[in-house]
Amino acid sequence: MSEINYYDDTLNSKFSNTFRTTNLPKSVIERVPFYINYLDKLISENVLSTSSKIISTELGLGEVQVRKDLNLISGKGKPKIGYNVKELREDFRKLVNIETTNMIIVGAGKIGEGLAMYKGFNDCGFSLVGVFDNDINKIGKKVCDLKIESNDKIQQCCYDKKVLIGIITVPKDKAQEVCNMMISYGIKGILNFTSVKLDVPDNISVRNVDISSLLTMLAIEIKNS
Amino acid sequence: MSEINYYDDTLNSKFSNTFRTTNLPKSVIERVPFYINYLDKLISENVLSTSSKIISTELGLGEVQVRKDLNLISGKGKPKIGYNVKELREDFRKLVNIETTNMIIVGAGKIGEGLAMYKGFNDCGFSLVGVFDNDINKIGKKVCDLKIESNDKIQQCCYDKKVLIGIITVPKDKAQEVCNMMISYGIKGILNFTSVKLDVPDNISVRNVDISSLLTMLAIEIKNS
DNA sequence: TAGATTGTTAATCGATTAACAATC
DNA sequence: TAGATTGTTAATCGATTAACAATC
Repeated sequence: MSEINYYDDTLNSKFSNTFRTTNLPKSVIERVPFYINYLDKLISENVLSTSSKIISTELGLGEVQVRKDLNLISGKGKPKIGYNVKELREDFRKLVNIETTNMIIVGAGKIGEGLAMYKGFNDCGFSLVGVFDNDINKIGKKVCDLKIESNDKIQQCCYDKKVLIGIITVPKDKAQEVCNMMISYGIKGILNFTSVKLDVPDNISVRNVDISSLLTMLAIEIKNS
Repeated sequence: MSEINYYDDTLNSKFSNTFRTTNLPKSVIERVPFYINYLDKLISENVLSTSSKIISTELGLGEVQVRKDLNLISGKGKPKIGYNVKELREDFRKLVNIETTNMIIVGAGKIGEGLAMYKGFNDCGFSLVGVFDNDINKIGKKVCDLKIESNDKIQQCCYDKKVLIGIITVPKDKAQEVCNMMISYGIKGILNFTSVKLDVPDNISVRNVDISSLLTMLAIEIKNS
């Protein structure tokens, strides 16, 4: 019932070099980065194959859970053998990549600038193509190879570069406004560094990274342990 | 069965100015910052009382869910009336605060420095008391009122200031090592900005904020929508 | 009073885990 | 073959939602 049949059983099912995905549950999506990270480590160590068991102990997850996740995402495991590392990594790549995903940052405060200077995401298929802020003192200033531009340039940039992801690092009273702007310019995913619970349509994804909120959660856990 | 009785029914139960908490489920903990944020907004607008219904529509949560959460955390709701905003806020404060929680940052790269300069968490009862890095070019440099110190000063700082939270912003191959160090110096909660899945004992809380991972999750959701 | 709001008990839903049948 | 690994079906667990009884 809750299982979806990803094959068309009525025809010549199991064409095996097609990977399968539709609407991965949110819980699975949150484990994907750990799998990718681990597979990249194996590749850098020239390990050729792995198994659900190995991955589960290495990542501290349930063995059946890993088996189900990998089956959902790749489905190319072989009994008695396991998974080919490169093949599995490739299926994860297909899951994530559209091509390189262009991003912008709106809000060039301390956090925004710190993020802009951070290079880590280039390795993962993301490219920062614009940094925006309305503060006159910041406009024109260079962050890495990008010049900070005023917010009225956001629209142009989004259209020209087909920007899909927007990072919001403005003060919280401007967050919803910037969010609406991003959505109207075609952005589909938002990384929200403010404490505001953004109001967005169903087809827009939001991930919140509010440092104060995370610290609050840690404090609660610390206190009750 | 899954409900715990927070009162001692055998005695003169319901001493009503005691707030109740023990082992809040993780799902509830993750909603706490939203409640706090909303309550602070009400206070700034001089709103005196509120109800589960209002909060649920305002935060986009289920009404019963809010009622259960508030009952668990405060339990001072009155039928036909709702909750007194200040009283409720106070119970949330008790839930979170031990007093001011001291924190350190290890790793003064772009992100670490950006975080160190960010002032937002001071308002929420957290205080940054140290920034550390082993890079000779960074040691001695000032970030806000703090001087960046070498990692061998971490221990002293943790002991002197009773540091409870550690923020890890080092390169990923040093993450576990720094984490172990923090734990051995008495830190109980870790905010991990690397992509490494940290291995910690049961009594230590970890929250991960890996930007690349979050972007990966967004990309998957965007692609399948 | 009737309506609004509370808290609780029971039902539902979704995700994880356990048990098992199949096999490069 | 026996043992290891796969994927799946069924059971369990936990969190959310629905229904309801109580009442500043």
